Amino acid sequence: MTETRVPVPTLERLAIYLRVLLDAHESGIQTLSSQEIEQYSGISAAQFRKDLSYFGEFGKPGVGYSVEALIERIEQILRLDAEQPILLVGAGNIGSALVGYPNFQAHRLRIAAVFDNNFVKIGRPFGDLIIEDIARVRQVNAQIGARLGIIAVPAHAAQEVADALVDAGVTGILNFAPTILRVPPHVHVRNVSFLQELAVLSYHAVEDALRVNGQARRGGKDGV
Amino acid sequence: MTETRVPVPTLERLAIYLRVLLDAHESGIQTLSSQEIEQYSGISAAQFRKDLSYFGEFGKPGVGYSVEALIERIEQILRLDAEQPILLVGAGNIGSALVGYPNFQAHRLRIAAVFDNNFVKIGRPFGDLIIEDIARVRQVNAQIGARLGIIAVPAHAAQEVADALVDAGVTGILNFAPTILRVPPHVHVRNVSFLQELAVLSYHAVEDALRVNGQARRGGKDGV
DNA sequence: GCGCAATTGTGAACGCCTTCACAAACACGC
DNA sequence: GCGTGTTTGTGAAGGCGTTCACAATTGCGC
Repeated sequence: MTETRVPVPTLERLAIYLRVLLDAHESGIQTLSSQEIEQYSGISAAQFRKDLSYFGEFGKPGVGYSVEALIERIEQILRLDAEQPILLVGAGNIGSALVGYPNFQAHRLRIAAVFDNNFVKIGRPFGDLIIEDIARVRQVNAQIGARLGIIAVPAHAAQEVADALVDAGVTGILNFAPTILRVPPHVHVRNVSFLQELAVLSYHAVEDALRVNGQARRGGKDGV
Repeated sequence: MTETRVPVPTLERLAIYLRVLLDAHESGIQTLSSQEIEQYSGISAAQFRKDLSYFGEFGKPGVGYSVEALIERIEQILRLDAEQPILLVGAGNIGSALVGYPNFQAHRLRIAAVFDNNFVKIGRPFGDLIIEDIARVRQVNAQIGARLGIIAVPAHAAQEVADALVDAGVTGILNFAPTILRVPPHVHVRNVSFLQELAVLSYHAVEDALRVNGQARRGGKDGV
Protein backbone atom coordinates (compact mmCIF):
# COMPACT_ATOMS: atom_id res chain seq x y z
CA MET A 1 0.00 0.00 0.00
CA THR A 2 2.55 2.57 1.09
CA GLU A 3 4.86 3.39 -1.75
CA THR A 4 8.46 3.83 -0.64
CA ARG A 5 7.84 6.67 1.73
CA VAL A 6 9.62 9.91 1.11
CA PRO A 7 10.90 11.29 4.41
CA VAL A 8 9.25 14.55 5.36
CA PRO A 9 12.62 16.22 5.96
CA THR A 10 13.42 15.47 2.33
CA LEU A 11 10.32 17.30 1.21
CA GLU A 12 11.18 20.23 3.40
CA ARG A 13 14.59 20.43 1.86
CA LEU A 14 13.15 20.15 -1.62
CA ALA A 15 11.51 23.50 -1.05
CA ILE A 16 14.87 24.93 -0.04
CA TYR A 17 16.59 23.57 -3.13
CA LEU A 18 13.85 25.05 -5.23
CA ARG A 19 14.44 28.47 -3.77
CA VAL A 20 18.17 28.21 -4.37
CA LEU A 21 17.61 27.03 -7.91
CA LEU A 22 15.19 29.84 -8.68
CA ASP A 23 17.74 32.33 -7.42
CA ALA A 24 20.44 30.74 -9.54
CA HIS A 25 18.16 30.73 -12.54
CA GLU A 26 17.58 34.45 -12.20
CA SER A 27 21.30 34.97 -12.03
CA GLY A 28 21.60 33.19 -15.34
CA ILE A 29 23.33 30.12 -13.94
CA GLN A 30 22.54 27.07 -16.04
CA THR A 31 24.27 24.26 -14.21
CA LEU A 32 24.97 23.51 -10.57
CA SER A 33 26.81 20.67 -8.89
CA SER A 34 25.64 19.21 -5.60
CA GLN A 35 28.75 20.76 -4.13
CA GLU A 36 27.66 24.22 -5.20
CA ILE A 37 24.17 23.63 -3.90
CA GLU A 38 25.72 22.84 -0.56
CA GLN A 39 27.34 26.27 -0.68
CA TYR A 40 24.10 28.08 -1.30
CA SER A 41 21.71 26.01 0.76
CA GLY A 42 23.79 24.93 3.69
CA ILE A 43 22.65 21.37 3.07
CA SER A 44 25.32 18.79 2.43
CA ALA A 45 25.97 17.62 -1.10
CA ALA A 46 25.41 14.01 -0.10
CA GLN A 47 22.10 14.89 1.46
CA PHE A 48 21.04 16.69 -1.67
CA ARG A 49 21.84 13.77 -3.90
CA LYS A 50 20.16 11.31 -1.57
CA ASP A 51 17.07 13.47 -1.45
CA LEU A 52 16.78 13.57 -5.21
CA SER A 53 17.37 9.85 -5.46
CA TYR A 54 13.89 9.27 -4.05
CA PHE A 55 12.46 10.64 -7.23
CA GLY A 56 14.80 9.51 -9.97
CA GLU A 57 18.02 10.62 -11.57
CA PHE A 58 18.44 14.20 -12.65
CA GLY A 59 22.15 14.92 -12.78
CA LYS A 60 24.95 14.16 -15.16
CA PRO A 61 28.12 12.74 -13.66
CA GLY A 62 31.04 15.09 -14.18
CA VAL A 63 28.73 17.99 -14.89
CA GLY A 64 26.02 18.53 -12.33
CA TYR A 65 22.37 19.44 -12.60
CA SER A 66 20.57 21.53 -15.17
CA VAL A 67 19.09 24.33 -13.14
CA GLU A 68 16.11 24.73 -15.38
CA ALA A 69 15.30 21.03 -15.62
CA LEU A 70 15.67 20.53 -11.90
CA ILE A 71 13.39 23.44 -11.10
CA GLU A 72 10.79 21.94 -13.34
CA ARG A 73 11.14 18.53 -11.76
CA ILE A 74 10.98 19.73 -8.16
CA GLU A 75 7.94 21.83 -9.00
CA GLN A 76 6.31 18.70 -10.38
CA ILE A 77 7.12 16.73 -7.27
CA LEU A 78 5.79 19.39 -4.94
CA ARG A 79 2.76 19.99 -7.16
CA LEU A 80 3.81 23.55 -7.69
CA ASP A 81 3.84 23.21 -11.45
CA ALA A 82 0.25 24.38 -11.67
CA GLU A 83 -1.37 27.04 -9.55
CA GLN A 84 -2.38 25.80 -6.09
CA PRO A 85 -5.39 27.62 -4.69
CA ILE A 86 -5.47 28.02 -0.92
CA LEU A 87 -8.28 28.81 1.48
CA LEU A 88 -7.38 31.20 4.26
CA VAL A 89 -9.49 31.27 7.38
CA GLY A 90 -9.05 34.18 9.76
CA ALA A 91 -8.93 37.78 8.66
CA GLY A 92 -6.81 38.96 11.55
CA ASN A 93 -3.19 39.98 11.87
CA ILE A 94 -1.69 36.76 10.68
CA GLY A 95 -4.13 36.40 7.84
CA SER A 96 -3.29 39.92 6.83
CA ALA A 97 0.40 39.13 6.73
CA LEU A 98 -0.29 36.07 4.60
CA VAL A 99 -2.38 37.75 1.91
CA GLY A 100 0.32 40.37 1.70
CA TYR A 101 3.13 37.86 1.52
CA PRO A 102 5.02 38.57 -1.69
CA ASN A 103 6.79 35.24 -2.13
CA PHE A 104 3.82 33.02 -2.78
CA GLN A 105 3.49 33.96 -6.40
CA ALA A 106 6.86 32.61 -7.47
CA HIS A 107 5.75 29.23 -6.14
CA ARG A 108 2.35 29.34 -7.76
CA LEU A 109 0.61 29.40 -4.43
CA ARG A 110 -2.39 31.67 -4.40
CA ILE A 111 -4.76 32.53 -1.62
CA ALA A 112 -8.00 32.11 -3.47
CA ALA A 113 -10.48 32.98 -0.75
CA VAL A 114 -10.58 34.42 2.76
CA PHE A 115 -13.07 33.46 5.44
CA ASP A 116 -13.99 34.65 8.88
CA ASN A 117 -16.84 34.17 11.28
CA ASN A 118 -17.00 37.77 12.44
CA PHE A 119 -20.03 39.24 10.67
CA VAL A 120 -18.52 42.69 10.97
CA LYS A 121 -15.63 41.60 8.77
CA ILE A 122 -17.63 39.55 6.30
CA GLY A 123 -18.09 41.44 3.06
CA ARG A 124 -15.14 43.70 3.62
CA PRO A 125 -12.17 43.74 1.28
CA PHE A 126 -9.03 41.94 2.39
CA GLY A 127 -6.09 42.32 0.08
CA ASP A 128 -7.75 41.97 -3.28
CA LEU A 129 -10.34 39.53 -1.93
CA ILE A 130 -13.62 39.89 -0.10
CA ILE A 131 -13.98 38.24 3.29
CA GLU A 132 -16.56 35.49 3.16
CA ASP A 133 -18.57 33.72 5.80
CA ILE A 134 -16.81 30.62 7.08
CA ALA A 135 -20.20 28.93 7.00
CA ARG A 136 -20.02 29.10 3.23
CA VAL A 137 -16.60 27.51 2.89
CA ARG A 138 -17.90 24.29 1.45
CA GLN A 139 -20.03 26.08 -1.08
CA VAL A 140 -17.21 28.39 -2.12
CA ASN A 141 -14.68 25.62 -2.41
CA ALA A 142 -16.99 23.69 -4.68
CA GLN A 143 -15.96 26.33 -7.23
CA ILE A 144 -12.33 26.68 -6.28
CA GLY A 145 -11.42 23.08 -5.55
CA ALA A 146 -8.63 23.98 -3.16
CA ARG A 147 -6.89 21.16 -1.32
CA LEU A 148 -4.92 23.43 0.99
CA GLY A 149 -6.18 25.53 3.84
CA ILE A 150 -4.62 27.90 6.36
CA ILE A 151 -6.01 28.34 9.85
CA ALA A 152 -5.20 31.73 11.32
CA VAL A 153 -7.82 32.03 14.01
CA PRO A 154 -7.65 31.95 17.82
CA ALA A 155 -7.00 28.58 19.39
CA HIS A 156 -10.51 28.11 20.70
CA ALA A 157 -11.99 28.31 17.21
CA ALA A 158 -9.37 26.27 15.40
CA GLN A 159 -10.89 22.81 15.68
CA GLU A 160 -14.22 23.99 14.35
CA VAL A 161 -12.52 25.64 11.42
CA ALA A 162 -10.49 22.54 10.73
CA ASP A 163 -13.66 20.45 10.59
CA ALA A 164 -15.20 22.92 8.17
CA LEU A 165 -12.14 22.90 5.95
CA VAL A 166 -12.02 19.13 5.86
CA ASP A 167 -15.69 19.07 5.04
CA ALA A 168 -14.99 21.46 2.19
CA GLY A 169 -12.49 19.04 0.69
CA VAL A 170 -9.23 20.33 2.08
CA THR A 171 -6.58 17.65 2.70
CA GLY A 172 -3.69 19.78 3.88
CA ILE A 173 -3.88 22.32 6.67
CA LEU A 174 -1.35 24.86 7.78
CA ASN A 175 -2.27 25.66 11.35
CA PHE A 176 -1.15 28.83 13.11
CA ALA A 177 -3.35 28.28 16.14
CA PRO A 178 -1.62 26.84 19.19
CA THR A 179 -3.76 23.70 19.45
CA ILE A 180 -3.67 20.10 18.44
CA LEU A 181 -6.13 19.56 15.61
CA ARG A 182 -8.04 16.30 15.31
CA VAL A 183 -8.45 15.44 11.67
CA PRO A 184 -9.22 12.31 9.66
CA PRO A 185 -6.19 10.23 8.70
CA HIS A 186 -6.13 11.38 5.10
CA VAL A 187 -5.68 15.00 6.13
CA HIS A 188 -2.23 16.39 6.79
CA VAL A 189 -1.57 19.12 9.29
CA ARG A 190 1.49 21.23 9.79
CA ASN A 191 1.69 23.50 12.77
CA VAL A 192 3.47 26.81 12.89
CA SER A 193 4.01 27.94 16.44
CA PHE A 194 5.88 31.14 17.13
CA LEU A 195 5.83 30.31 20.80
CA GLN A 196 7.41 26.96 20.26
CA GLU A 197 10.14 28.41 18.08
CA LEU A 198 10.93 31.14 20.55
CA ALA A 199 10.86 28.74 23.45
CA VAL A 200 13.52 26.58 21.82
CA LEU A 201 15.61 29.64 21.08
CA SER A 202 15.11 30.89 24.58
CA TYR A 203 16.54 27.68 25.97
CA HIS A 204 19.58 27.78 23.71
CA ALA A 205 20.21 31.49 23.84
CA VAL A 206 20.44 31.60 27.59
CA GLU A 207 22.07 28.20 27.91
CA ASP A 208 24.91 29.47 25.76
CA ALA A 209 25.10 32.72 27.64
CA LEU A 210 25.74 30.75 30.81
CA ARG A 211 28.45 28.75 29.13
CA VAL A 212 30.12 31.86 27.76
CA ASN A 213 30.15 33.40 31.21
CA GLY A 214 32.15 30.45 32.42
CA GLN A 215 29.19 29.21 34.43
CA ALA A 216 29.24 25.92 32.57
CA ARG A 217 26.88 23.72 34.51
CA ARG A 218 27.72 20.15 35.32
CA GLY A 219 26.16 17.11 33.69
CA GLY A 220 22.48 16.86 32.95
CA LYS A 221 20.11 15.96 35.76
CA ASP A 222 20.47 18.61 38.35
CA GLY A 223 17.81 16.93 40.42
CA VAL A 224 16.65 20.19 42.00
CA MET B 1 32.10 19.98 28.30
CA THR B 2 28.75 19.32 26.71
CA GLU B 3 26.29 18.37 29.37
CA THR B 4 24.08 15.50 28.32
CA ARG B 5 22.73 17.03 25.15
CA VAL B 6 19.02 17.56 25.03
CA PRO B 7 17.52 16.68 21.63
CA VAL B 8 15.94 19.64 19.91
CA PRO B 9 12.71 17.71 19.32
CA THR B 10 12.47 17.31 23.07
CA LEU B 11 12.67 21.07 23.56
CA GLU B 12 10.00 21.58 20.94
CA ARG B 13 7.72 19.20 22.73
CA LEU B 14 8.43 20.85 26.06
CA ALA B 15 6.72 23.94 24.71
CA ILE B 16 3.72 21.80 23.79
CA TYR B 17 3.54 20.22 27.21
CA LEU B 18 3.71 23.64 28.74
CA ARG B 19 0.72 24.79 26.75
CA VAL B 20 -1.27 21.73 27.73
CA LEU B 21 -0.33 22.17 31.36
CA LEU B 22 -1.29 25.83 31.38
CA ASP B 23 -4.66 24.91 29.92
CA ALA B 24 -5.13 22.21 32.55
CA HIS B 25 -4.10 24.60 35.27
CA GLU B 26 -6.74 27.06 34.20
CA SER B 27 -9.29 24.28 34.29
CA GLY B 28 -8.35 23.67 37.87
CA ILE B 29 -6.70 20.30 37.24
CA GLN B 30 -3.99 19.65 39.78
CA THR B 31 -2.52 16.35 38.69
CA LEU B 32 -1.96 14.75 35.32
CA SER B 33 -0.56 11.36 34.35
CA SER B 34 1.61 10.90 31.29
CA GLN B 35 -1.29 8.96 29.84
CA GLU B 36 -3.57 11.95 30.14
CA ILE B 37 -0.96 14.24 28.67
CA GLU B 38 -0.88 11.94 25.68
CA GLN B 39 -4.62 12.54 25.33
CA TYR B 40 -4.27 16.29 25.30
CA SER B 41 -1.01 16.72 23.45
CA GLY B 42 -1.04 13.90 20.94
CA ILE B 43 2.45 12.96 22.10
CA SER B 44 2.93 9.46 23.47
CA ALA B 45 3.15 8.94 27.20
CA ALA B 46 6.51 7.20 26.84
CA GLN B 47 7.86 10.09 24.84
CA PHE B 48 6.69 12.52 27.46
CA ARG B 49 8.37 10.66 30.27
CA LYS B 50 11.57 10.25 28.30
CA ASP B 51 11.61 13.95 27.49
CA LEU B 52 11.33 14.91 31.12
CA SER B 53 13.96 12.40 32.12
CA TYR B 54 16.59 14.64 30.52
CA PHE B 55 16.00 17.17 33.25
CA GLY B 56 15.27 15.15 36.35
CA GLU B 57 12.37 13.41 38.01
CA PHE B 58 9.12 15.24 38.47
CA GLY B 59 6.38 12.67 38.80
CA LYS B 60 5.17 10.40 41.52
CA PRO B 61 4.66 6.77 40.59
CA GLY B 62 1.06 5.76 40.98
CA VAL B 63 -0.06 9.37 40.91
CA GLY B 64 1.28 11.42 38.06
CA TYR B 65 2.62 14.94 37.82
CA SER B 66 1.71 18.02 39.77
CA VAL B 67 0.49 20.43 37.12
CA GLU B 68 1.67 23.48 38.95
CA ALA B 69 5.10 22.13 39.81
CA LEU B 70 5.66 20.88 36.29
CA ILE B 71 4.69 24.20 34.75
CA GLU B 72 7.19 25.90 36.96
CA ARG B 73 9.90 23.43 36.11
CA ILE B 74 9.39 23.59 32.35
CA GLU B 75 9.35 27.35 32.49
CA GLN B 76 12.68 27.21 34.26
CA ILE B 77 14.11 24.89 31.67
CA LEU B 78 12.96 27.02 28.77
CA ARG B 79 14.00 30.22 30.54
CA LEU B 80 10.45 31.43 30.51
CA ASP B 81 10.35 31.92 34.26
CA ALA B 82 11.47 35.51 33.92
CA GLU B 83 10.45 37.92 31.20
CA GLN B 84 12.36 37.43 27.96
CA PRO B 85 12.76 40.62 25.97
CA ILE B 86 12.85 40.26 22.20
CA LEU B 87 14.06 42.55 19.44
CA LEU B 88 11.86 42.64 16.37
CA VAL B 89 13.32 43.83 13.11
CA GLY B 90 10.94 44.67 10.29
CA ALA B 91 7.84 46.78 10.74
CA GLY B 92 5.92 45.19 7.90
CA ASN B 93 3.04 42.77 7.72
CA ILE B 94 4.67 39.95 9.62
CA GLY B 95 6.10 42.25 12.24
CA SER B 96 2.67 43.70 12.65
CA ALA B 97 1.17 40.28 13.24
CA LEU B 98 3.85 39.53 15.82
CA VAL B 99 3.44 42.62 17.96
CA GLY B 100 -0.27 41.92 17.93
CA TYR B 101 0.13 38.28 18.83
CA PRO B 102 -1.84 37.72 22.01
CA ASN B 103 -0.21 34.50 23.22
CA PHE B 104 3.26 35.82 23.97
CA GLN B 105 2.34 37.24 27.31
CA ALA B 106 1.38 33.95 28.91
CA HIS B 107 4.89 32.72 28.13
CA ARG B 108 6.60 35.86 29.40
CA LEU B 109 7.88 36.70 25.96
CA ARG B 110 7.78 40.40 25.23
CA ILE B 111 8.72 42.31 22.14
CA ALA B 112 10.74 45.03 23.73
CA ALA B 113 11.73 47.05 20.67
CA VAL B 114 10.97 47.31 16.95
CA PHE B 115 13.42 48.31 14.28
CA ASP B 116 13.31 49.10 10.60
CA ASN B 117 15.59 50.72 8.08
CA ASN B 118 12.85 52.66 6.30
CA PHE B 119 13.26 56.22 7.46
CA VAL B 120 9.62 56.86 6.69
CA LYS B 121 8.63 54.31 9.32
CA ILE B 122 11.20 55.25 11.94
CA GLY B 123 9.65 57.25 14.73
CA ARG B 124 6.16 56.05 14.02
CA PRO B 125 4.20 54.06 16.58
CA PHE B 126 3.94 50.31 16.13
CA GLY B 127 1.70 48.55 18.60
CA ASP B 128 2.66 50.31 21.79
CA LEU B 129 6.24 50.80 20.68
CA ILE B 130 8.02 53.33 18.52
CA ILE B 131 9.88 52.09 15.46
CA GLU B 132 13.58 52.67 15.82
CA ASP B 133 16.42 52.86 13.37
CA ILE B 134 18.04 49.47 12.84
CA ALA B 135 21.37 51.27 12.90
CA ARG B 136 20.78 51.92 16.59
CA VAL B 137 20.04 48.33 17.51
CA ARG B 138 23.27 47.84 19.41
CA GLN B 139 22.82 51.02 21.35
CA VAL B 140 19.22 50.19 22.21
CA ASN B 141 19.97 46.66 23.25
CA ALA B 142 22.66 47.86 25.60
CA GLN B 143 19.68 48.97 27.71
CA ILE B 144 17.39 46.04 27.05
CA GLY B 145 19.85 43.17 27.08
CA ALA B 146 17.73 40.97 24.82
CA ARG B 147 19.18 37.67 23.68
CA LEU B 148 16.43 36.92 21.21
CA GLY B 149 15.71 38.59 17.91
CA ILE B 150 13.14 38.18 15.18
CA ILE B 151 13.91 38.93 11.54
CA ALA B 152 10.83 39.90 9.58
CA VAL B 153 12.37 41.72 6.64
CA PRO B 154 12.68 40.85 2.93
CA ALA B 155 15.19 38.16 2.08
CA HIS B 156 17.73 40.52 0.53
CA ALA B 157 18.08 42.45 3.79
CA ALA B 158 18.05 39.51 6.16
CA GLN B 159 21.76 38.77 6.38
CA GLU B 160 22.62 42.36 7.15
CA VAL B 161 20.01 42.44 9.89
CA ALA B 162 21.30 39.18 11.31
CA ASP B 163 24.79 40.62 11.52
CA ALA B 164 23.46 43.68 13.31
CA LEU B 165 21.50 41.59 15.78
CA VAL B 166 24.49 39.40 16.55
CA ASP B 167 26.57 42.51 17.03
CA ALA B 168 23.96 43.77 19.47
CA GLY B 169 24.34 40.65 21.59
CA VAL B 170 21.54 38.49 20.29
CA THR B 171 22.26 34.76 20.43
CA GLY B 172 18.95 33.36 19.17
CA ILE B 173 17.27 34.43 15.95
CA LEU B 174 13.85 33.58 14.64
CA ASN B 175 14.07 34.14 10.90
CA PHE B 176 11.04 34.68 8.73
CA ALA B 177 13.03 35.61 5.63
CA PRO B 178 13.49 32.86 3.05
CA THR B 179 17.28 32.81 3.18
CA ILE B 180 20.06 30.92 4.83
CA LEU B 181 21.65 33.10 7.47
CA ARG B 182 25.36 32.89 8.19
CA VAL B 183 25.96 33.40 11.87
CA PRO B 184 28.75 32.67 14.34
CA PRO B 185 28.61 29.23 15.93
CA HIS B 186 27.31 30.46 19.26
CA VAL B 187 24.20 31.92 17.63
CA HIS B 188 21.14 29.76 17.08
CA VAL B 189 18.78 30.29 14.18
CA ARG B 190 15.34 28.88 13.59
CA ASN B 191 13.67 29.46 10.29
CA VAL B 192 9.97 29.83 9.72
CA SER B 193 9.07 29.39 6.09
CA PHE B 194 5.46 29.53 5.02
CA LEU B 195 6.49 28.46 1.56
CA GLN B 196 8.24 25.40 2.85
CA GLU B 197 5.30 24.39 4.99
CA LEU B 198 2.86 24.83 2.16
CA ALA B 199 5.11 23.01 -0.27
CA VAL B 200 5.19 19.96 1.97
CA LEU B 201 1.43 20.09 2.35
CA SER B 202 1.02 20.55 -1.35
CA TYR B 203 2.92 17.35 -1.97
CA HIS B 204 0.89 15.36 0.50
CA ALA B 205 -2.48 16.87 -0.23
CA VAL B 206 -2.33 16.03 -3.89
CA GLU B 207 -0.47 12.78 -3.40
CA ASP B 208 -3.32 11.56 -1.24
CA ALA B 209 -5.91 12.85 -3.65
CA LEU B 210 -4.39 10.59 -6.30
CA ARG B 211 -4.54 7.64 -3.95
CA VAL B 212 -8.12 8.31 -2.96
CA ASN B 213 -9.09 8.42 -6.61
CA GLY B 214 -7.98 4.84 -6.91
CA GLN B 215 -4.92 5.84 -8.86
CA ALA B 216 -2.78 4.17 -6.23
CA ARG B 217 0.65 4.11 -7.71
CA ARG B 218 2.82 1.06 -7.29
CA GLY B 219 5.95 0.79 -5.18
CA GLY B 220 8.46 3.53 -4.84
CA LYS B 221 10.85 4.75 -7.46
CA ASP B 222 8.69 5.26 -10.46
CA GLY B 223 11.75 6.11 -12.52
CA VAL B 224 9.65 8.19 -14.88
C1' DG C 1 39.54 7.79 -29.44
C1' DC C 2 41.47 7.59 -24.88
C1' DG C 3 42.99 8.86 -20.45
C1' DC C 4 41.99 12.17 -16.69
C1' DA C 5 39.32 14.88 -13.72
C1' DA C 6 34.95 15.85 -12.02
C1' DT C 7 30.56 14.51 -10.34
C1' DT C 8 26.63 11.55 -9.75
C1' DG C 9 23.80 7.72 -7.57
C1' DT C 10 23.49 4.48 -3.89
C1' DG C 11 24.36 0.49 -0.75
C1' DA C 12 26.24 0.23 3.83
C1' DA C 13 27.63 2.14 8.24
C1' DC C 14 26.48 5.17 11.54
C1' DG C 15 24.05 7.90 14.93
C1' DC C 16 20.18 9.66 17.02
C1' DC C 17 15.62 9.74 18.47
C1' DT C 18 11.55 7.00 19.49
C1' DT C 19 9.29 3.05 21.27
C1' DC C 20 9.17 -0.78 24.22
C1' DA C 21 8.91 -3.10 28.39
C1' DC C 22 9.68 -3.75 33.07
C1' DA C 23 11.47 -2.97 37.76
C1' DA C 24 10.91 0.40 41.33
C1' DA C 25 7.93 3.59 43.73
C1' DC C 26 3.81 5.15 45.56
C1' DA C 27 -1.37 5.45 47.13
C1' DC C 28 -5.08 3.24 49.00
C1' DG C 29 -8.06 0.05 51.22
C1' DC C 30 -8.62 -3.38 54.41
C1' DG D 1 1.19 -3.21 57.72
C1' DC D 2 0.52 -5.54 53.60
C1' DG D 3 -1.31 -6.68 49.18
C1' DT D 4 -3.17 -4.59 44.93
C1' DG D 5 -3.37 -1.47 41.28
C1' DT D 6 -1.42 2.43 39.12
C1' DT D 7 2.18 5.18 37.22
C1' DT D 8 6.87 6.61 36.86
C1' DG D 9 11.81 6.43 35.16
C1' DT D 10 14.96 4.23 32.20
C1' DG D 11 17.94 0.75 30.12
C1' DA D 12 17.53 -1.86 25.75
C1' DA D 13 15.70 -2.55 21.21
C1' DG D 14 14.17 -0.71 17.14
C1' DG D 15 13.53 2.44 13.31
C1' DC D 16 14.66 6.05 10.45
C1' DG D 17 17.27 9.56 8.41
C1' DT D 18 22.02 11.17 7.61
C1' DT D 19 26.69 10.49 6.36
C1' DC D 20 30.16 7.90 4.17
C1' DA D 21 32.57 6.03 0.49
C1' DC D 22 33.08 4.23 -3.89
C1' DA D 23 31.82 2.29 -8.43
C1' DA D 24 29.81 4.07 -12.51
C1' DT D 25 29.28 7.76 -15.75
C1' DT D 26 30.24 11.79 -18.30
C1' DG D 27 32.98 15.84 -20.36
C1' DC D 28 37.18 17.43 -22.07
C1' DG D 29 41.68 17.98 -23.85
C1' DC D 30 45.08 16.12 -26.60
